[in-house]
Amino acid sequence: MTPTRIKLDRGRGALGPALELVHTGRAPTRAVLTTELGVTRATAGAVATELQALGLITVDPRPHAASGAQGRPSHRLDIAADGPVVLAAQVHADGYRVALVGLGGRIVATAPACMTVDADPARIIGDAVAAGAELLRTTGRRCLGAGLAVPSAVAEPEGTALNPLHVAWPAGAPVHDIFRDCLTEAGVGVPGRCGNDVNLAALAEHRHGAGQGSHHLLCVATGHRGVGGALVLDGRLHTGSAGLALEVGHLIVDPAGRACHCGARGCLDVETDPLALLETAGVTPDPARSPLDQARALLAGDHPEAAAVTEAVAQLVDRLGQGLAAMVNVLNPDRIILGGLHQSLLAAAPDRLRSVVADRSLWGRSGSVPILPCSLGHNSLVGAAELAWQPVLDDPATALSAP
Amino acid sequence: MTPTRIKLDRGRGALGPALELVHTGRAPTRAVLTTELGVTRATAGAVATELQALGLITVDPRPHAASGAQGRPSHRLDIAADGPVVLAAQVHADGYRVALVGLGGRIVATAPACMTVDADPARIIGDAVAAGAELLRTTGRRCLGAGLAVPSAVAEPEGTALNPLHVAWPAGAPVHDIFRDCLTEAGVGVPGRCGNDVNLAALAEHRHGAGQGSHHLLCVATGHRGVGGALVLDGRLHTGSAGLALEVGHLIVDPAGRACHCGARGCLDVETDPLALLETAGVTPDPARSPLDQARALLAGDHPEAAAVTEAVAQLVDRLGQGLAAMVNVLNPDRIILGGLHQSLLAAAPDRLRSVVADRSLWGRSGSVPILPCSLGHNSLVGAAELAWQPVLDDPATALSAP
DNA sequence: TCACTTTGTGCAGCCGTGAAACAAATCCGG
DNA sequence: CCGGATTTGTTTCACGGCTGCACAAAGTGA
Repeated sequence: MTPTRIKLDRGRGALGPALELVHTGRAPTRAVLTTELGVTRATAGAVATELQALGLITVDPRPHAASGAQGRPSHRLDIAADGPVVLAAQVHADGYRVALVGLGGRIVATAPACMTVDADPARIIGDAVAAGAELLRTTGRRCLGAGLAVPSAVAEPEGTALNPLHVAWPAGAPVHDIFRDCLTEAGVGVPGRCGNDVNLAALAEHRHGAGQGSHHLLCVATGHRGVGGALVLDGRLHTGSAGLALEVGHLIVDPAGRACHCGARGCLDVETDPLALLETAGVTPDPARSPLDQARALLAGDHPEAAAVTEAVAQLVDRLGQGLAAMVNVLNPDRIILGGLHQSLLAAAPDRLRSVVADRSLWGRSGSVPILPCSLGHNSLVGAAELAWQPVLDDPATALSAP
Repeated sequence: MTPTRIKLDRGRGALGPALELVHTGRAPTRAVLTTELGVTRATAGAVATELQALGLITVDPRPHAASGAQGRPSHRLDIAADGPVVLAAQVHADGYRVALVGLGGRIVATAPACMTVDADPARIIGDAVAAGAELLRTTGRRCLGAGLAVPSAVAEPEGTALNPLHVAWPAGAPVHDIFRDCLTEAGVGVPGRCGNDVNLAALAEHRHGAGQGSHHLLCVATGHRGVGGALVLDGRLHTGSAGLALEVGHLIVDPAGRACHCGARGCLDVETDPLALLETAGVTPDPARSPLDQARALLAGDHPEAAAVTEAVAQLVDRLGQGLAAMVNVLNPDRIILGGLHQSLLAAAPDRLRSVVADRSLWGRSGSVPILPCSLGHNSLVGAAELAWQPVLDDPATALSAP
């Protein structure tokens, strides 16, 4: 009995970083893989061969376009079109959304978005997972993991959803356990992980969107109600010691502002959300429509009193700028990405917002941080997929051999 | 010509982590080194031998006290008493302070603290370095690096001191270059690095003081004027993308508060510094004495109107708690350490401070973060030494062979 | 067509670690 | 006092992951 094990020893340690480079689109060829990883061509070649053997990427021997450079053209590395996927789900106030997502953040298949409001987290998560399992059956793709985005802070390491303002859930819902149980029940035998939607959106934007290349990315977004923040440090989500970091909704941005349920006055949360825009512009909210939609309609010019809207926008932008400046002073990010209504406010008055942030932050230099809008559709969903991909990116060989 | 190189190959990769464990006092014996590093006894033994060969540690073959446990007693690992040192300097409003610091944060030699105020950063840093060079001459110790703590944010990567409020320097002083030039001039042929004093104090507390074991350590301190903050993430100082993070002095903690030079009202900076305490207690500051000393005298009971002092303390504690709560919501630390006047305020009204932070932070859980006083003397100085030790901790072999 | 440049691959070898066997030092129970 | 039991330190061997080098391959440009 010979102890002959197959010797695929070349480039196992660099496998994870290499896959991450391909995943984030920073390694189109073996040549750049060599320089980006800081290894020799031999190792990079072995890594590419290994990733190919695992079915994660394909190598296209045709020249990588006409690069115009001298020398032998490099082969293109592509994400395998029929490679494995992960199950990504997002739960929000109006229902849920499910998709299968491949490497590179590519949405491979989507179930029709479901619109319901359910006070029972187990039921809505169960429905979402069932829809995802159905997608897996019809497409026949191999599934390596599952991720869930919820509109609430998720406490680590217990995985309970704290203060889910935007859904009718009880506080402290054990979403992580529920998600895992639903996966088991639906016959999807993969581990599941949960995260806050804004956190996951930031992660997605960092890897595939407007945050690419940033080392200290701050992301702030308003959804239907409430403000969420996220910080991506050197490619990793910073969730604090217990998953509760970047709860920026209660920074005080207007000493004389509205009363907030937290007890203070003028919190970012109540000063820069859709309802605040409607109120300030003198519009009575229509309870039948989502405040975010109504606010966006206002910004799109759908209002007789344009002057009132302009003034309201100016006020919200000032408040938002004040809050962003506080975060800039504390976190010193190199880029800020805004989502939800904040993204619309940025579009409506970009110069004003940037100058407020610059004036209010301590050092001119850190105040000149670029402020950009989100660039991905469904970024929370893609972020949930990132959560599921993470174990594979950390150690592709074992993640693919395990099940 | 035989290519016989000496084969001291065992345990080179784990050398840095091992030294860090010894440095922070977490590896008293080879046995715990084995478990802490997660390597085999063979590797741990080789690492210890290598560190000994480098002259950084000594092995005491006598039993490590009477541990009471069964089995063969482990040998003690000690930091070499005559090992190399680094030059640490601290510049503050009243002058400078210099010391030679060994591994483990042990101050090996100190020059008498110098009390001068000089508007020229080159002169005072030059004096400090010269005093340090003299210490090196008299003690004859080998010097591996130099660190400087300044009372101002230090922009990375240029190394300029921004807004040095507490010394009479011009803004934008290139402290890093000045420090390097002074070292060269004084004949100390080692690289020098600069950092903010509160940042470095936090680093020192994390490695040798009240912050040991923390993964998300927040440190806030008031010196003579102004508030500084620092964050130590997983043992590494988080200075943001440009070295300007944790500039927490201008968080708004009292909407109706004092006007601040930054343009806003009620900034943490002006609401919780020594002058604020004196003013609130109705004491006219004596320009001949430092405000911090006067404030501390007040807290020590040196005042006829005790009730006024108690009330002033309560007010400052409330403001401080508000500011800390904002930081807790943004950063979610697992421990908070207070220095300077804030440390004294904590001592004067610990329960009140803790309850304000808990009430004001969003989730009760993150609000229950422990708040502790600094536990090291001269923590900025020791922190400056940590800065100088860092290259050695990262790669002991090359750091010691280079010069 | 012949340099020249850049990319991919095969081969030897080294460096750092783990596994296992062995030796050493102490406690414990007789 | 002596022989396990237990834990620690050392020695030896093997092996995985990488580098360095030589060479082949595939383009560009005079």
